[in-house]
Amino acid sequence: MDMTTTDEPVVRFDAFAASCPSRRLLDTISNKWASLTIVALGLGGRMRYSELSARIEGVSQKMLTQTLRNLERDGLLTRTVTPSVPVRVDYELTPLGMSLLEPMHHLKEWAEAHMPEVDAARTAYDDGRA
Amino acid sequence: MDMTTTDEPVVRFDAFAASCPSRRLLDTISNKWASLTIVALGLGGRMRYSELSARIEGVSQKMLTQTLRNLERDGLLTRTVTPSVPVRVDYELTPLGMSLLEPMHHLKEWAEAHMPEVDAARTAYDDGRA
DNA sequence: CAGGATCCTCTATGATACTG
DNA sequence: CAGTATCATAGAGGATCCTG
Repeated sequence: MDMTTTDEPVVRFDAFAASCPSRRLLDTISNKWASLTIVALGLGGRMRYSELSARIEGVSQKMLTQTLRNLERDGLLTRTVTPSVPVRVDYELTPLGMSLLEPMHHLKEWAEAHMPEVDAARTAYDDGRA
Repeated sequence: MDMTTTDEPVVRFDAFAASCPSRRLLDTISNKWASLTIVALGLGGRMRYSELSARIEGVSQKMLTQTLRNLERDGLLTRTVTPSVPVRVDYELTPLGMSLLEPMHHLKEWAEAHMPEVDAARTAYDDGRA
């Protein structure tokens, strides 16, 4: 058997390395707007721009649009324009985007589930130096 | 049975809500420095400041210190000072921090594993409007 | 070694106004 | 409806110098 003929990727990515492309990718998916958008689409399926805007409270037009464009460019979601009047635009996760849903959802749920513990830790920490 | 006497938390957290505390928490844990720090400590166990600095390439003193302080305040890691000369400081994940390790690790691995697909998607996207 | 304190520079993000 | 374009600003984050 020739061990050199496997179709394993030759290049290894490592986000710990500053110049590794995966570092930048980790950075772009590691922010609240991206994660909330992914989770919203993961739970809601195909959604309109206005639906996303309503679901993700407090997101500005600019940030939502920018986030959607970035995720679309990275192949995580599709953008479908229906040329009606007024125009209708739908967003939906791609299989690639779906593969990111679970980790993202866990992150969001972690924040929600452990909020009390974190709050207690903060109080204890702040008390220690008050 | 009295349904009102369960010790279920009364308050529900929802990061989709702009004013929910979990939204801010999600934001603080959703950034590359926090995630890389958590994963580094998760894989490396107890680590010194200088070890973390070396492991997380490209992080500045300021960002590393700031990240460590925030994570310590949130109860995700402990900071242990050994008053030797020179001083030695070790960081280690708490059980709470450990509970965040898996989601974080998944996120980092996702970025590393899907980098080629994302790259292909970007090229396709950019070609479409070149 | 492990930071604290400063200064300075971008970038991220919000607010506002306009459009097909 | 679903944006684009512009302006303005807080804050992220780097560089540098200093210290117990």
